[in-house]
Amino acid sequence: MNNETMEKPEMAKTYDPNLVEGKWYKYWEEKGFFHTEVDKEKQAFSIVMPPPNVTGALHLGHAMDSTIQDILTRFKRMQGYNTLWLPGTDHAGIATQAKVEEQLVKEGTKRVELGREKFLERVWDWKEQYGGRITQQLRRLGASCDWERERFTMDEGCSKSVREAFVQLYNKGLIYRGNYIINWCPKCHTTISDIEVDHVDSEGNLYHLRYPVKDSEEALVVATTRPETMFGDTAVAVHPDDERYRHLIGKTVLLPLTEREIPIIADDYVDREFGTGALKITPAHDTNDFEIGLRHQLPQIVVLDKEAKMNENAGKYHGMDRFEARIAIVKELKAAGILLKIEPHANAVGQCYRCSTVIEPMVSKQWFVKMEPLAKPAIEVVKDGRLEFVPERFEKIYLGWMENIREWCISRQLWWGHRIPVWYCEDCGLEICADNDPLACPTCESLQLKQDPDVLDTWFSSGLWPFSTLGWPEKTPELEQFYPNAVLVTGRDIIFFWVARMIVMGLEFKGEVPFPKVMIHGLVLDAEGRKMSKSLGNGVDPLEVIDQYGADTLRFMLITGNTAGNDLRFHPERLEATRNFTNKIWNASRYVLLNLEDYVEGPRGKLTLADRWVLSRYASIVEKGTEALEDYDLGEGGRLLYEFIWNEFCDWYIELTKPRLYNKSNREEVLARHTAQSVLLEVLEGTLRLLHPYMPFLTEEIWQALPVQGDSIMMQAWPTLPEYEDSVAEGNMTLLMDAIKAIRNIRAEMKVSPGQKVEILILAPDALQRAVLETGTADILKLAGGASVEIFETLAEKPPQAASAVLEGVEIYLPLKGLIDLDKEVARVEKEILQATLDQQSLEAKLSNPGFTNKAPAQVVAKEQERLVGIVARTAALEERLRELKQNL
RNA sequence: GGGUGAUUAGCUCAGCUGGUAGAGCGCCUGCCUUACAAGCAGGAUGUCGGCGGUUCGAACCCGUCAUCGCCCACCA
Repeated sequence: MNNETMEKPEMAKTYDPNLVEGKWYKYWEEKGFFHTEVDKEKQAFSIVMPPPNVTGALHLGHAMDSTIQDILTRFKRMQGYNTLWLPGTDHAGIATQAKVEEQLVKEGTKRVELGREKFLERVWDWKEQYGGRITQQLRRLGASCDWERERFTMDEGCSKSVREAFVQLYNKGLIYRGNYIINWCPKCHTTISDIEVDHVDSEGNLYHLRYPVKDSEEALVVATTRPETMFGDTAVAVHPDDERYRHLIGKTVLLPLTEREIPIIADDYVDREFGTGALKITPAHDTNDFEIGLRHQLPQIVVLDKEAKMNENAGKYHGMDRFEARIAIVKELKAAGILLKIEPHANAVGQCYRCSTVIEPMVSKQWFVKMEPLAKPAIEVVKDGRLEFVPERFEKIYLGWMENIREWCISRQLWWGHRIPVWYCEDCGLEICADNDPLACPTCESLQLKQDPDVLDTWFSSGLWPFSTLGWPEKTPELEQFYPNAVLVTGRDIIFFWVARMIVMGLEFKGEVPFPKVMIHGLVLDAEGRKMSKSLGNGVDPLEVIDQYGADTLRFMLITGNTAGNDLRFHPERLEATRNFTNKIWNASRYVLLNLEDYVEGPRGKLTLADRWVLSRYASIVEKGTEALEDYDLGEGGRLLYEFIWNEFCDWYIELTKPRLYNKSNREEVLARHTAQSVLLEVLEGTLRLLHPYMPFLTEEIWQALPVQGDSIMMQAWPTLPEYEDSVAEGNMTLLMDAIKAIRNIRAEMKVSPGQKVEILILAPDALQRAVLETGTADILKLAGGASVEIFETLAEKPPQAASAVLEGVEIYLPLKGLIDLDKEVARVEKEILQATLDQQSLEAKLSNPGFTNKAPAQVVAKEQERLVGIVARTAALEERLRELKQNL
């Protein structure tokens, strides 16, 4: 799509993203711009996308995450790196299985009725049908990922990686199976890992129960929040040094309701201050009790089933839900005089992260990863700087978790996921873990092998993502070039779930960090600062935002709204402000294009002050804008461009080109016009390139209309620093702008109507300043509404009936005979004198302080002295002016 | 209980190594000036959460307290 073939309709006055975004995305994708082949000649820059759940729909969190990655990717691509942004989706075990199960229920059937195989077919069908939704949505956002390399955590390659990883860890003894206490979700019917449990503060009760000591009149009173678990009690523990109970240690109590006899044991764990100082021990249903039980070899009695209903060990409560059972048991204990007291008690109850069901700690045979040895190197790489977090503070969070790492329970009682590659021989009981499905038992040659029914935690496969997607365990060229990835970008909520595991796995299997940088961003919250959630109904659909404002606006708003790592509150008003910015760019470009119709390339004439100034400013934006992106400071980069484009390029430079562009009567003027065109084009084109990573669609649309060569702005080189830095031009331009602003200010305050032209007298004793103002006369006329501008070195007699402004070294007079309200002018000057005097006083105080002059850097002192000179002169001029005014009153 | 982030204009937020407090929205005044009224020009508005400290100098560094938020934590 070049300029010849593209129709050039009249550019509309307002930018309409809906007309352009789809067109360009399709063009980019069809042209293969997102795709990368391995190229050893080029330096690589790779990012793997945090795979969203296949079940998911794009939310603002994804939008922010993807925008950041897209900005970095587009930036590096333009810089000439061999850039890969690899997309994909996650099979999301529980979520996806639940989704399909819901569907089955609607059809009047159930998972178990279908059977494992049929059910999995259904899930795959579902995945094929709906799994592409989120990747389509990412396209709307402008994500420039390499769709040809899109992966899925359960595709063939990833599954192979998972299997390989499992076998290797198994063979090293880092994966093992055992009976431990795990978190059971009675609704999802699976275990979940410790970090998948949310602790929610809740108001419960502390029940004081009297356990009679056997063969004694005494009783031990225990305090518990969960009386229903008493059927699983296998001891009562007291602190070994507790004088109250020391004599009872070694005796037994008779457990109420069952009359089972259980020992009184001593354990340091018991807090004498808490409750009664006596703790009932239920090893099968409490994490701490489990540990204590192991220390004292206590039996474990499971009293709840998979539904969290009381089981056969709970006597007559068998079959009752745990919470109902609690009420019933409390009632019975109360009646029996065993319940002595109920105290309100706040504690944190564990809930399933997915369904918010209260978790049941339960002893169960599960698969675990032994984390401690794996965590060690993962701690080292962060400590020695081989892996850095941006912002840095997240290192502490990561390290805190890694240093207190616990075993990772990886088996899930689901069907959708990577099946655990372990078989059990039904004849000799051998456990076989293998790369390839075993056909016979290697020991007894039995053919009766049964595979472990469980699947792996979804995060196990996610942990391999930085290299499983590149072909591991095969030694592919992709793996060679794109591992380690350049950077990982993700939300702060999955540092433990995902980032930590990738670091561990990367080091274990590749011997190298998966990425040297981890960029962590915050969450997108609603306007009140709450998490967006389905239950609150406060979610905002990014696609609706895109429909209404365009993807560029959404992207820009998301990355300029806050600082790195912090959460972002979503305020629709900010979308409008950003949309206005896109429109501003659109119209500035319209202006340039309208004035470029007859443009032909050719050497420029003499640059004006404004030209030199805008080029110098542009150079500074190239430098700072590049630096901001290199530093991952995207918000800063965006803000810089906003300010440059709006406040400098549009407000000043474009205005200053108008006289030149609208005049072309003689040869000199034609050249001046050409020069302005050329500068406008260069600055606009370069700025568009700088802006492209942030606003890919808008910049492409405009760029394609410019008289430039190339297929797409996204494939253009990133601007290199031009040699336009010109501090003289910047200083001079500042003087000119200050003069214009001062005149505008007087006009506004004196209520001179905008259409009315005024005479302007300028007193500028300094030759350099005078020269600047003289060359800028036309600009002053144009931008300050002057009828005439006269510039004097000296002014014997100052205009009597005039409003004035005093700059440093320059005085400006507007003789507004008849228009001017002298009282008002006096007031105005007095106000300025007051401000100037205050400034002067504070500066004088500062400069007469020997502490300051002796200790502050000479540069700072000199600067302040210079300022003082300026202010003193200005104050004097203002006072002089005031005297004159008063004479005329 | 331990971390950690926030506290700056009416609102939402910038303010990078300490050196004259900024933007957007909103508000006030005036403008349909041939890129843009989603705009232009001008204006008002801040004991930078409190208190101490370091420093010639603090929104910024240190301490402490307060409020809000988040994360972590085996006191039943």
